[in-house]
Amino acid sequence: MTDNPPRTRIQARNRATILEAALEVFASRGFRGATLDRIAQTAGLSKPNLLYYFRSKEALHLAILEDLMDLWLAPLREMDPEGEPREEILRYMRRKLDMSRHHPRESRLFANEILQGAPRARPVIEGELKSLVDEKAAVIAAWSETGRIGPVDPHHLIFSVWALTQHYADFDVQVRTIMGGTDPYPAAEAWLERVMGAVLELPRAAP
Amino acid sequence: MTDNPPRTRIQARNRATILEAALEVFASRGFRGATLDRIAQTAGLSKPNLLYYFRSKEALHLAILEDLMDLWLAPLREMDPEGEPREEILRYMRRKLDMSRHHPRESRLFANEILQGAPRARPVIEGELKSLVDEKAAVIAAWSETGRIGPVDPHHLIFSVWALTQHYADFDVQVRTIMGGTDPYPAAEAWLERVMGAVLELPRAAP
DNA sequence: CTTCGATTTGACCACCCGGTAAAATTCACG
DNA sequence: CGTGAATTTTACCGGGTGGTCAAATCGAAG
Repeated sequence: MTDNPPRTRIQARNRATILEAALEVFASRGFRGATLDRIAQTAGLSKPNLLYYFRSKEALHLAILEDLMDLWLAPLREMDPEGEPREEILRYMRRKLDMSRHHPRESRLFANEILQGAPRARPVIEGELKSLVDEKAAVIAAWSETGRIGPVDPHHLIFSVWALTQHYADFDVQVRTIMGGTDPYPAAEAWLERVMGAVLELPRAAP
Repeated sequence: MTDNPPRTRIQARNRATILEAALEVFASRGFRGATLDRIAQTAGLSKPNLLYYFRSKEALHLAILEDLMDLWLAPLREMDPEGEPREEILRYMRRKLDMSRHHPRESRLFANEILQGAPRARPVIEGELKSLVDEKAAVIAAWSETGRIGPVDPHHLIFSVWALTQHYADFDVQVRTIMGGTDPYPAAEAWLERVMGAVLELPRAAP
């Protein structure tokens, strides 16, 4: 069946293979653009065999989304309220940029989902994601209010980190076309450090 | 036929109605998720009648893309090499944010297209868009090198403007969920001015 | 009011896609 | 090996989708 804990090694292997193939296909074609045939083919299985492991296309997509959440939220989770504020935020940004670099499919899958109005991810966004963001926004607000970083809008600061980093995964084609095919990440990392650094700077003393 | 210049007023009116409906549907469901039936229904026409004005789904999507390009590139086009650098860049950012606010469907249509690897927009990106970006990047580079703004990477600065502003249209659902339903744009505008201002600032003199 | 091209419609089709049923095969274990 | 459960395959649907076609209707110019 499609029970959560895989009972046999065959099930463990095949579920993993399918999830990998589905990530690939969902990320590159979107939910409606992806076909079970193509996912099955990518996974090296027949379509009915795929449906033996996942009840439906919906269920498969949902399973991926669940698997992804931990990976996706890890960088923000790791932001330490006890750490040095500027370093914590820069580190968060770097971790998110690494995510774009090393997990672009996950980023695009998410982007696809949100773009369509989050028909399947809405519960996760309203629950887990929102509460984590609110929690960390409070941390950032405290840092800002005690003058350890410049004055920032915590929520919009987080949005900015998302936007700036995920852009390199989601709009990869555009970025690479404009950059002429060279790997954009080294320059992107230096640039984003520069941007975040400037934003977190304490205000210049009035002359 | 599907000739470019509409011959009759009926043609002009119906083509416009169809393009409007198609923008709505393509933006909210993606290319493959959109159906001709739904577009026709939204436009108040029958499907064969729609296909009387546009040869195919592809052709319709392409027509929208072409129509969109001017609107889409206008803010960057308006960036004036003779203007005051800081003001020009801030103005560009504001115009792009207005685009997200007032034309979110256009933004999402583009995002969808790029996410899927730009199967239909590639020529436009490689041509018109790239050359415009390169041209304006050179302008920004000159401003930076003559010390009229802080040291910036022109291409990545432009990417950042895109990322930061389009995020509010493309990830609207997520943003509004986290912000609790209040209009995010006023705060976003203030925040982005703050961010861009900080980035363009000339470096603090070494003590 | 006629006429002819422009527009609209209804009927239709071939294909694709998600999903099912049941038989066939493979696997683990005694 | 034998056996029952787990896995895989073959054959098949029903609905939806992009697109066609010929007939019907409309509209403007004479």
